[in-house]
Amino acid sequence: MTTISKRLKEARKAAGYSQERLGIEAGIEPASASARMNQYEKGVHEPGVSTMQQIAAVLNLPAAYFYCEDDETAHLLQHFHCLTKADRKQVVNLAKLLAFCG
Amino acid sequence: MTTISKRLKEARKAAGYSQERLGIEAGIEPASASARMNQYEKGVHEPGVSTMQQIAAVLNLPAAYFYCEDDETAHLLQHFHCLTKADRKQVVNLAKLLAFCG
DNA sequence: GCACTAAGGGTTACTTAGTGG
DNA sequence: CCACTAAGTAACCCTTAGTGC
Repeated sequence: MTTISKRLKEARKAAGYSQERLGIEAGIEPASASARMNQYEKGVHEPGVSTMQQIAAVLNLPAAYFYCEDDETAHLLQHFHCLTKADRKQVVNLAKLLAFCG
Repeated sequence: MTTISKRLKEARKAAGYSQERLGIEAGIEPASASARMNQYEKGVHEPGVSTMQQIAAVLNLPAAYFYCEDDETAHLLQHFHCLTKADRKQVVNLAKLLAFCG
């Protein structure tokens, strides 16, 4: 439904978590973790940024990943997140080199 | 204060908008555009994702840019947003090549 | 154990009205 | 015109309680 729903579902399943379990690992009150995570994943409610950051940390992804509307940008962030400092610079430099509007 | 505050202030000033003007261009009710945009930029309130997307569109940035915690990732998205399809693939491929955890 | 939902209370954002540079 | 704020209302999220697979 929403961008967040889509990314959350993909990333959660890839990591092998249930909705409830992911919520608990992210520090959500166990009693409401299942409901909240389901609401996020179904697009009923939108998590605040700090909640999104906690979820992202558990899944080893940058929080910005969940706000990427197109898949290509999402994948870029996913990979970029794992790189060493030196490798990151290489990627940024290439993007800078190719860019013409910033 | 917050990540959103920081990115918003930077991007708005770079584009030469006032807080109110940016809000109006983004489709916020003119009567409350000044207060809302100021609250976002001072970290008093956090905009919803759809508002953030509208602001991002005016500033020619991806919405995910405003959720990047580190500057390097933010800059990457800023440049990446302007690239052609072919150039984007080059950048993604480099990131994939260097990645070892995804 | 898993995904999912309705409903109400509590928290937050949005609006209004206004200050001062 | 600009940045910014307090206070009240409106809107939303979070919690509870529960269903069904």
